[in-house]
Amino acid sequence: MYTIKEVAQMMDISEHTLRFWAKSGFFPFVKRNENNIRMFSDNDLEWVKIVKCLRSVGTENKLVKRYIDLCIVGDSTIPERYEIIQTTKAKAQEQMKELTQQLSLLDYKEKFYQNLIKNNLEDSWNPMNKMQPEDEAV
Amino acid sequence: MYTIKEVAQMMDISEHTLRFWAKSGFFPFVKRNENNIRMFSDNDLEWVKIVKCLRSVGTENKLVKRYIDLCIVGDSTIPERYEIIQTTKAKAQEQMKELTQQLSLLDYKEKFYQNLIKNNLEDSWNPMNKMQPEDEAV
DNA sequence: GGTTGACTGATAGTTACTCTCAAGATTAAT
DNA sequence: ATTAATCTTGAGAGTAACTATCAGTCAACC
Repeated sequence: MYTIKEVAQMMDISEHTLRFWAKSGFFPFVKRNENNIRMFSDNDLEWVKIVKCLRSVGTENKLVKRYIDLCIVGDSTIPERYEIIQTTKAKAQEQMKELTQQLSLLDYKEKFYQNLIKNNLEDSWNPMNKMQPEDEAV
Repeated sequence: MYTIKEVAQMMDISEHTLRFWAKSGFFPFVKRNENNIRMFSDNDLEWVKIVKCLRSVGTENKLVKRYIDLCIVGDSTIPERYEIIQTTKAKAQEQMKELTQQLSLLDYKEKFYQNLIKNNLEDSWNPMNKMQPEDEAV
């Protein structure tokens, strides 16, 4: 059993956020000890993990809550839960594509600056005026 | 030359966000026409692109502004700009790793639900109690 | 027995949008 | 020529999701 602090360290999520999530109803299953302290079981960590997963892909908190609530209801909600997972996965794949593109732009920029520094070249940018994307583009 | 609406469509960013970015000083170079309407040149789009890139990786607005300002100053700021790009790239790579992991979890979940639906299996989850991660884990 | 440290809930503050709206200009239709 | 529809603008309010601050509780150690 883990305290909120331990969970925060293990899952790399701030205590604040975990409490915020708890207050948002994301962990209705986490028990408290005799001092009203939240004690997370190993199994609870799996729930934290899925919440983190959904959130990290940008699923809004309202939908995360919906998913949790559906799990509690039971079998009859499997189709809706499946749909949520599918939608989330599609979104994640979209993000992957976007991220790949942005990475290649960053890579280009990195090399551009490396060249500029290595060769002690001029930064061919005339403020507000005739900057050329292929020369500098920022 | 493009209006803010056209830029919004081309770059897949809302007009609202573009105005917000403009107000934040991200586009100090964009000219206005005689009616005070912003007119983006093709070159300006390159700037929008790099702002979008930085933001999509989670670079905070303050740093984006810093980067833009450095570009305006000129050559002497190349090392700091290079550093910003490097840091951003490293962050993007980190995100890529994270996203890959989350995708594999989502993939697992997807298959899990597919099985559940295909075989009309029971959802072996006893609310608040003995849920097993490997059986359901949400 | 007093201080330390972890926990609690309540509440205020922050970031980055996101939306609403009134005012001014342009085009299209009456 | 006037009206209506459409677009743009800035100002400002609203929202989501944290993030930080604070006062208060409680067990544990010196």
